[in-house]
Amino acid sequence: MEDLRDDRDSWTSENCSVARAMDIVGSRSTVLIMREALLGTRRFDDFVRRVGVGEPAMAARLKEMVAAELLERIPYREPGQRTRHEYQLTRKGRELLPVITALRNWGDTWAATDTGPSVVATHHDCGEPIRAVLRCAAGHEIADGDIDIIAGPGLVRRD
Amino acid sequence: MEDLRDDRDSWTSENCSVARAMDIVGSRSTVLIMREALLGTRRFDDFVRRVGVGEPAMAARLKEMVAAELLERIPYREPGQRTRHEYQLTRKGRELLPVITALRNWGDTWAATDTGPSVVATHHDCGEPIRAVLRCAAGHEIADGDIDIIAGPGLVRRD
DNA sequence: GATCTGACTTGCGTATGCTGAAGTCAGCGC
DNA sequence: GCGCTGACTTCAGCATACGCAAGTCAGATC
Repeated sequence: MEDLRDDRDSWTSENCSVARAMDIVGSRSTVLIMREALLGTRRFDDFVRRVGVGEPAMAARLKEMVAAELLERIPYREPGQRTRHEYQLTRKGRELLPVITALRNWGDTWAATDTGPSVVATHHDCGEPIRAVLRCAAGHEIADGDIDIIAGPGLVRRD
Repeated sequence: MEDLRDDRDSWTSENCSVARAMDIVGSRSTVLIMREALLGTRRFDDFVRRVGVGEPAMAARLKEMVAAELLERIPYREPGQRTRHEYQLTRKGRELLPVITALRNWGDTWAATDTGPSVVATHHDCGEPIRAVLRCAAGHEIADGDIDIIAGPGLVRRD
């Protein structure tokens, strides 16, 4: 099985999942909104306050994210209040958790303040801290350098 | 052990590792350069061609990334050529692999084309595909919802 | 010493993102 | 039917990011 890194110019990066993912979640504010959504935030003004971006920017981002199906705009009603809308994570949005977790792990290690991390995600059952790690489908943990890059069905080769 | 999501307004998001990570690797082109660097690309014109951004943007990004210590600018010399510089990943940069992998996994699933993924990372020893997954320090795999968010030493509480 | 090439830099025009301040709008409580 | 409030929208104005085209520069080759 040929490793694609050995002849990087024989194939192109059009049809790259990383690039398409970045087109959807590539901006700082989108990621911070996802951080908050994964922490349970659902209402417009909470997002504005907790993420620290202005209302116009927030309205634009949320609209984009609903269009991208990361969030769903759902009507709700508290007793004695009128109907409002909240932004709930879709499955597509919730599955960004490994990305946000990997980013938080990296930030804790490489962009830390001297006070240490502000929050830690722990396993509910055992209390141990959670990290994003690389694992293969056979269950092996992957060390740096144990990786091959092989062609998928969507690879675009150059002649 | 209190879950911080239960009273989200009792603490702030200043000192957030996700935000600091995004300040460093938050732009689309930075991520795509990291993708290429992790695939082995090291030279300026290869980055330009493979990432698909213009030379001015690439020069600016690479300079930033060297300043951020994701890459190191190293002189090298091919026989019969003059001395040039290449951009090598630092440890700090290499450790972004879980982030890029998580992003690629997500893109493969949620932003796929009908042709399927272009490349697949596999475990060198067993050939099985690699994914970024969540795991706790005790080795348990984390399912959605098995997570607590607890205070770290750097948490900033609101009075 | 003229030429070539890889690695940039400079200049310009466009597009996107964000902020702050102010305005709108839909209901519900009164 | 008036006011209040949460959830936005509208309107400048500024800052970055990017693309394209052209220019520069250092050092090996000839």
